[in-house]
Amino acid sequence: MITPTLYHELVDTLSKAKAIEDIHAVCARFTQELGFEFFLFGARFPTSFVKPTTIIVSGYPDDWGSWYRERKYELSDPIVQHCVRHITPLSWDTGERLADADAVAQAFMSEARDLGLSRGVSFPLHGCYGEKILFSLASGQDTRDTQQSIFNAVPFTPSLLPHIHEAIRAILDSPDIAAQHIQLSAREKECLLWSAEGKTAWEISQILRISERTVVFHLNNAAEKLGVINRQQAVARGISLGIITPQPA
Amino acid sequence: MITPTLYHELVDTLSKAKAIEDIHAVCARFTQELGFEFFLFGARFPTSFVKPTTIIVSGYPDDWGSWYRERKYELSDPIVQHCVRHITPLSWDTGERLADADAVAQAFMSEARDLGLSRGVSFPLHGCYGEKILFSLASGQDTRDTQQSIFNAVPFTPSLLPHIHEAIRAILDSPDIAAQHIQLSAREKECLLWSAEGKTAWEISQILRISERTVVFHLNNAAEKLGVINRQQAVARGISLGIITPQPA
DNA sequence: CGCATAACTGTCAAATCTGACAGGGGGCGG
DNA sequence: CCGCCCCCTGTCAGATTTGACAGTTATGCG
Repeated sequence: MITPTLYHELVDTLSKAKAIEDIHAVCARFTQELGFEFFLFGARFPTSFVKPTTIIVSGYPDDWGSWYRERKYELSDPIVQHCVRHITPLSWDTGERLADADAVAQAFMSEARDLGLSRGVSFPLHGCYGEKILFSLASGQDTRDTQQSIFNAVPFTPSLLPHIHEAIRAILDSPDIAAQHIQLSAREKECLLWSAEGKTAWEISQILRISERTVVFHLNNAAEKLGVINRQQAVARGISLGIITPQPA
Repeated sequence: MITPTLYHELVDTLSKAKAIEDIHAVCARFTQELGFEFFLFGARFPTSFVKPTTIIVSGYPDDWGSWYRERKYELSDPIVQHCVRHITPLSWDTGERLADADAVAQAFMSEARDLGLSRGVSFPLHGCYGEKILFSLASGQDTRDTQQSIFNAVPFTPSLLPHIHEAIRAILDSPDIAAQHIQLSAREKECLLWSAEGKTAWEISQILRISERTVVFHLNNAAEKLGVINRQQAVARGISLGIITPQPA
């Protein structure tokens, strides 16, 4: 079982982790304490909308990774679909029919069963800057014990996820760490913000009481700093990186 | 103390909540079980970057709300600042100097102390569509008991937040519930996605092997459905609403 | 089959953005 | 004082977007 003391111990270990292996070890320990056999941690950074960066720390069966990649299941995996769109955990059973699952998703589940995954629970987490994080705990057996494990794991697991994610970010010089080095000036942010609101350069110039030319200038500088080539992309990147955040009213 | 059983009971109550008062009651119960005096739940929906929607469920001292609004502390509150930018909990003490806090933040903390908030812990949560959620637990006394309460609350609280948020969304016909009714066609999404990548209409036409005119057509339709007036805003709205999500590679 | 809808295509003019030219004023640290 | 950065401004040409005109083709549904 997990106690608050053990929890804080794990968090502490995570904060000192120097390599992915250390994180793997903490996850494995946590998984075992809760009575599961397998775990899987996945994070996706929106470096680009078309080509995001994905990081996996796997405690799933060995065959799993190659099977998953081979079949391109990242496109149809119903668990990933849920975790990208929701904030609540999903408890699953590869033997049962999933609600609103299509044929591919159904095939996915039954193949997962063949690989040794029977029952589990998956937790989504969303980073401030659009990072999508997924942590799954699973077992091969579908016994009353497994159900009890899920019951016990649900109230505990979400609190560990942010720390795993932070630990990984600290180790890999991850995309949005690099992004945080991007510093836009106050004016640049302001112009970008209003641009995201659909204002034209001329309108922004009226709002900020500067010339239209200056607005264009700031937006160009912002785009250059963000490494993008036009306003749409600047807005997209700005939002993804958390540079544009909803302002307190 | 909180047990898995009580936790699931609270989640169940939340899922059936019909009014904000029901949610308030669950939060109050949770707060009390953990040995705190006060709680505060806040959520901000990025309906617009300039004018987001904010929802507060307060179990803080009565004076707190008017004091906070009067002083416009939503702009400088260091706890909010932390929760908007991080995913890990923040344990705070209004008597101690906060790390990297400016003068306004410092004043804020000492005034909070005068209102009866001494020590507490705040949990951030980020929704899939850029919602920013904050849940604080606090006490007026700064005793060893309070520290123990924080110690015990940290591993449990994050798992409750998504359910509070979902319950609130279910009650208020909240902004992004409405947003989910916005259905873009596959082509519209595709065009919007590439537009967010900085591609021009002509470039997208080459990628999708359709005419430039058609790309313009789809982007116009998307803009209309999203209720926006140009491409920048369409991209911004699309990302905020989760319509544009990083695609699996 | 008629009807609705999505996807698709075309042209034209006006508005807007982008990129490259060129420059002034103020603050801050070496 | 000089260099650096931020903020500000101007003009001009060419690329791109926006808005309004007018249509075809394919698909699913009653």
